[in-house]
Amino acid sequence: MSQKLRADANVFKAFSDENRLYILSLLLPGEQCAGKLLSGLHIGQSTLSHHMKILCDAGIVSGRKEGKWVHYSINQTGIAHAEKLLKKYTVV
Amino acid sequence: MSQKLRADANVFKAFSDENRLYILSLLLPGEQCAGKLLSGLHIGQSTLSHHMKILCDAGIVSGRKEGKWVHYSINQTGIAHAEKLLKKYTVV
DNA sequence: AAAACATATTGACATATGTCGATTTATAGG
DNA sequence: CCTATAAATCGACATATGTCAATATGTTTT
Repeated sequence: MSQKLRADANVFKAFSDENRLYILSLLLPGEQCAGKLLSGLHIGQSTLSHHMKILCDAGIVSGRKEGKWVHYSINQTGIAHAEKLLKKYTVV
Repeated sequence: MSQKLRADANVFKAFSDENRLYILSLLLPGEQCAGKLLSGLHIGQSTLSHHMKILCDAGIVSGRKEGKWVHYSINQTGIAHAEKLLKKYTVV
């Protein structure tokens, strides 16, 4: 029960950082590899990797490895889940 | 622009704590005063006050003062805004 | 005016989070 | 193989966050 609350909170936590929101906006037009994302941000490579892990763990983003590159994209299933959660705590 | 990102992130931040999610679930059936909320939680009075401030500042919850009591309720306008934000960062 | 009660504010503290630089791991090409 | 490149992991650090106890503020009742 409190375990469930924690999991739900983690989904919202993934959305609660400026850089992660900006990363999502970069992914809106479609799949992007990490390097491309990095060039659009003012953070180090390791920091980006950290943010991508948080987004992936929350199910919001998916990573597709292709050779040396990882292509990230918004995971619509995860988004649907997030929308469901928002309603769960705000709509009777 | 980065100012906007920060404001948006703050809305999600308000949802990203277990106790605040639980508070929202307590408010789902309708308006509740602080004391009533407190009795349903395992946190101190000052901590509750702190959480209510975060929820109110984010526009998610409204407080209506009546004598000594403050009656809190979910602010549907704020919720609509949160839903809009979620879409803003996840839907083309 | 005083006492009682509900809530907010303050100050202190431990833990969580975001950040970086350095290193490691994994893959591709010469 | 060796080197170069992309991304992940690690260790360290500063700041943010959640928590509490104590105190302050505001309101009602006596």
